[in-house]
Amino acid sequence: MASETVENYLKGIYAIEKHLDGKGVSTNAIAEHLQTKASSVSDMLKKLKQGGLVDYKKYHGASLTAEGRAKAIEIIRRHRLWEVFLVDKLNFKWDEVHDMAEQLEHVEGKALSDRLDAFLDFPRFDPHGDPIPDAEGRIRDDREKQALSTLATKDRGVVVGVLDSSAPFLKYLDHLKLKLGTSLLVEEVIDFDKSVKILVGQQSHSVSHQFAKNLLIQKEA
Amino acid sequence: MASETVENYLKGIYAIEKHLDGKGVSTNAIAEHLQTKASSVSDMLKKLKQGGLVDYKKYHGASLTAEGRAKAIEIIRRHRLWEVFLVDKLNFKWDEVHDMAEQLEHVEGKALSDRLDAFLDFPRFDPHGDPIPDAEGRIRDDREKQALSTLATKDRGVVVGVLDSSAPFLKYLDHLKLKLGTSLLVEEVIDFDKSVKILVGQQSHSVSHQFAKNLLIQKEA
DNA sequence: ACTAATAATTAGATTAGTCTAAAAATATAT
DNA sequence: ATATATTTTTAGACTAATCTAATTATTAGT
Repeated sequence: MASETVENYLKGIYAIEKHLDGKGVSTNAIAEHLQTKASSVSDMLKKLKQGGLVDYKKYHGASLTAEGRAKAIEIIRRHRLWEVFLVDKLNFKWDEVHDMAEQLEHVEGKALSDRLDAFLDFPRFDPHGDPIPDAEGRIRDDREKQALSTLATKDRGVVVGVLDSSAPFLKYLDHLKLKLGTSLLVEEVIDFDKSVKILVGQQSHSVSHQFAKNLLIQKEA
Repeated sequence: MASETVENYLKGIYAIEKHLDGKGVSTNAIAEHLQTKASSVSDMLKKLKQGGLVDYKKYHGASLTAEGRAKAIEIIRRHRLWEVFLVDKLNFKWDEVHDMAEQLEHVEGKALSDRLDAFLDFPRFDPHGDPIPDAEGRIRDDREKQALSTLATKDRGVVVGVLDSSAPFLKYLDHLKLKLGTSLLVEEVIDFDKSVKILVGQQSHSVSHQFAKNLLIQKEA
């Protein structure tokens, strides 16, 4: 009960659970997230329940058990550590690492993730600003982050993460000279379409609401 | 046509081909090497032939095509590079890395192995002394290596590799203070059972013929 | 509360890889 | 050269994961 497929289901369910508080995750939500069919999900949920990794009542969604959640977090830990490795050590760009990390996260090995963690000097965040669970599965993220779309005119802040880590979005950020740690100022929020005018360095850009919703900012005083 | 299973078959066939010159590799030999059944091998050979990775005539064994061989060498390259990474960077011991490398070798990624190669400073040999194919698949190994079992009394040499990289053998080498680069002197070859008395540093050990056959030495003048 | 719409599950088929047991081809021995 | 032994292949079944199509539950609307 720890195939690559099972690991991907656990990771998916974990991701969906985070956005929903408490409630069970629906079959359709899982199917959509994993780009598969609801019938496949139904089958798998039965197996995951059988394996003690989710609580599941037919027609009423699923939620991770403590064991299932621990496994999910371990996968996420591995994924993010490998991303740091690929970017920091192998010099890949932040839009190139997802698929490789997606494979590397499934490599099992006594102590592999812990040694990698130490080798990388216990990074707290991955290249997209997501927090890296520690060896005990604790996720400590004390940053007060919010989407750019929630800021107001004259607000100032620092880029600390992204909600969309697809290559196109990341490449667009590169193009705007935005990366983790970059400071920006909200010059204006356009009422009509909620687009935002931001100042990055000397350059001023207008970005869509869609864009602004996916960029995480830590506001400065 | 590049699943993990297919990759393992190619690697296995490549390994067997090296010991046989020219001739096709038998179904049974592959089955034994991969710890599977001959019937499974028959099925797979059909698919590999279909995919253009092996030449295969029913009942007459198989051999890699140029494409199949190139794929096999790429897998071996990845395996050995990851082993160097695990030992040199993550401080695993040489007897701990095989299973992890066995998984890591299947991770695909544009440029992954080449970047890893560069990061590791283009190592020529892995932790067990096996040569690492370069980015073009060339295997350059100009060392004049031979099994300890082929040396004679008074011969002197340096450990440059192992034919058996199982954990028990490697641990035994550790115990004898033998690692890559260690010098040794053949004090005596016992006629009766072909066991060998070797001097390592100040210590003298008697090792079996079985042992001696698996330790590769570069003879010194 | 009852019907319509939506969501979830089951039934049955498919694919990759494996296995056992039986059949067919090749190799060996006298 | 023929019988025997060995090797290899095929036939048929199994598992994990998937899919489509059909069925059954739940939810929402009036």
